[in-house]
Amino acid sequence: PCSNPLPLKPVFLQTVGDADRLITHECEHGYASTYPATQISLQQKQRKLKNRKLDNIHNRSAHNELEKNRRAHLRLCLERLKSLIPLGPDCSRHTTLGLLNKAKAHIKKLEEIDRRSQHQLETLEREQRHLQRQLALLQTHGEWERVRTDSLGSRMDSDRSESDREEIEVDVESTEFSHGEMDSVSTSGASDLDDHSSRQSSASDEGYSTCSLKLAFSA
DNA sequence: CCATAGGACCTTGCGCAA
DNA sequence: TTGCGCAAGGTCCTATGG
Repeated sequence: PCSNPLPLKPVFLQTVGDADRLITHECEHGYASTYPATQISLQQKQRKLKNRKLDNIHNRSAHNELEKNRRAHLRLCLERLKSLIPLGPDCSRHTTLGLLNKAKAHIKKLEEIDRRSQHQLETLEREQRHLQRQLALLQTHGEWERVRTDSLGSRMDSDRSESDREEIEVDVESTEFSHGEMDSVSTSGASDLDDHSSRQSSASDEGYSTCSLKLAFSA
């Protein structure tokens, strides 16, 4: 993005070969011969410097290797992520950013499905409790037989084997999502970059809103 | 075919936590 | 002090438009 005119990449020790050349060059100067008294300390300093440079080179290559591993791990994680989310028909080439956006949209979609399922479960449990209360009430008042006769009519004789197991059909659509919940689904899509995936996601949720359940209980 | 844009990859310095 | 992760800057590669 921003191009810096200055060479920010250090010209010092660009490669291991450069470092070697630099080190051997530094060891070739002849200052020590003119100052015998300081020769030992100078040699020690040079050795220290050389060791430090070698150490630096070693650390750098080790650090490069670690960084390479880190990037490989990052790639692996992205591949795993790619296998976990639906990518649609154009799955040949994906950028990291696009993949992350798709993952975000997919997570939101799953959260929405989970939320709806929880709500649906609560509604059905409420309905079940209500019906069980009604049943108990009818049984205690001795009206069970009369009501059953009224509701089943002549059909009772044909499927007598199922008479002790009633199936009540509950229209979920009429009881669910009546408070503008469907609107929130459509707005929970992905970013502007991958909005087509969000459209695809909301379309696949159709089965949840139109299903009707059969609530079974024993009489 | 070439210029360019955009994404991936590499190297390296820096900051932070243990 | 040291190890580690992150980010910046540079390079390489590929797709795309003129």
